[in-house]
Amino acid sequence: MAPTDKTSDKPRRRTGNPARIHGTIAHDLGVAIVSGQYAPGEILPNEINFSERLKVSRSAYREAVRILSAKGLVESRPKTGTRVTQPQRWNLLDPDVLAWYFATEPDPDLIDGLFELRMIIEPAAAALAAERREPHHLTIMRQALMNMERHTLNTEEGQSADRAFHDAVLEASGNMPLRSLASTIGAGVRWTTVYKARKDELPRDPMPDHWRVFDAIAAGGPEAARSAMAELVGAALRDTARALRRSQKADAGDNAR
Amino acid sequence: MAPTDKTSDKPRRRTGNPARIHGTIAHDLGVAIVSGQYAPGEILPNEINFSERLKVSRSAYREAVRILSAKGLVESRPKTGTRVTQPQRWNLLDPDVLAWYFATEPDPDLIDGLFELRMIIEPAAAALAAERREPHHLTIMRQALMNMERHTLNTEEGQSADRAFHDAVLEASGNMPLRSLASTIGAGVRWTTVYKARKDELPRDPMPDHWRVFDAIAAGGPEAARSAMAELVGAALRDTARALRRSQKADAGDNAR
DNA sequence: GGCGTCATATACTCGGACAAATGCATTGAC
DNA sequence: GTCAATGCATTTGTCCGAGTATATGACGCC
Repeated sequence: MAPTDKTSDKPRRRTGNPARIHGTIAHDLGVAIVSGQYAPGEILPNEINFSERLKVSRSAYREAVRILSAKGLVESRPKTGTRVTQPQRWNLLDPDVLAWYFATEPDPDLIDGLFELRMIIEPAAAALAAERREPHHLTIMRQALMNMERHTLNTEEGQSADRAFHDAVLEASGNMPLRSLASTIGAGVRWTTVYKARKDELPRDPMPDHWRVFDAIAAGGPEAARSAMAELVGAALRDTARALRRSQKADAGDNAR
Repeated sequence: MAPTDKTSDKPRRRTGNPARIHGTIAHDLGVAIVSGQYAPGEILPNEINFSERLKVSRSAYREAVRILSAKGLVESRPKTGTRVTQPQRWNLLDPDVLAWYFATEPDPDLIDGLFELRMIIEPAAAALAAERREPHHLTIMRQALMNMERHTLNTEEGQSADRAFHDAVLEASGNMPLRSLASTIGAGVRWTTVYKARKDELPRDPMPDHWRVFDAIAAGGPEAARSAMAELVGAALRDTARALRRSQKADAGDNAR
């Protein structure tokens, strides 16, 4: 809560853009809302006061609110003000909203939910991919797995290669709504590794599972692809659940943090 | 393309609010983009010209662009302008984006994709719901099915009861990301009935299938719920596919429209 | 030919003014 | 005393105009 002016590493678009004010305000407010600092139903201070307090113009603040409103986090009406909506109405599948959730330590329920979703989506997507994949999909998948193998999941490159592989499977499924879930699944994949990393050792070499999925998709076997992917995600789930229990136990010990 | 000033039945929020300018502009531009009137990669006219042409202030126009940008449809940068992004980056699961798709006759691929998604999601959600549903979930489902029975799918009330039932199943799954898919599934459900209605007769009484799903969830049988829901969605899929083929054949005949 | 500098077009930010809507209290009718 | 109509105050919505920051492409220099 220091009067920080350092933009720090907040939000910059993919292309290394400098952060715009409306974007940073939307980011900060978004994080504050999903982390519960503003309770659902609560009404934000009015535009004039709040924008002054945030040291930005009313226009910039309003654009930030438009962004939050577009993602379902708030709702504004004349006279009433801008109210935080109920969490059911939040656009959880929105990449930004999900990122805001993960900006602070996310709710374990959300982690569980994401894994459950992955267990539902990814095997089915792999089956579809086995039927519809084009040669270039296989090229991308193979490249991703090779990068993953070379850099390992301990590196940023390896983790992003992991996400690239899962993205490619969804892409190869040839289903538009499934492709839109890529960022959601990607967030799940990312946090799998994060949680795994909290354990001292990586409990299991992830590569064989991945190659099995790839082989099944390449061979055009939907059912083999489905079960291989189910195996892969299931293993990740078990590892993560173990790490999650452990870190919760640790938290119980030192609440100091 | 007439100089229409009649706001018609465009966008009003759930609560019967009067449409705000930034909302209508976002709606109109959003529809224009997803329907391909502005091609991906294309750059919109600059703020000053475009807002003048649309007869709105720059501020209102900018807020509209913020909304579109929040949903991934456009990306703006100084000097370059505001560019329509590639469809893969669009937030297809966003309720508004989906609604904008359906504002005009949507791409059959999208319809297919939504059904495929439903076939993946809903049986799994029904299975989870059978394990986790609380009494009040069952109350809501029963109420929805009774309304559906009373009003039939030929009425607005009946259709909304249908959506309410599917929503309740997702809600009862106790999985946050799944609940967020409610609007997506709901759009699929809605269009099922629309397409069905294009055929002269309703080909099959939907109620028995629905009650079977309900009974399985109420009895707490995950596998029974899964297969009952798969049956229900599968039947809807077959009916819709038939209607779709028929209407495509009709289109081939009269391209006049 | 490659690299740095500069001009320019564009979105971004700001401040201020007025309009419109809406919830609430006050008033009035019955 | 209850209820409806009405006026008021508060807040968001809309508009305008000016100045800033930034990215891109062109130009000139080495």
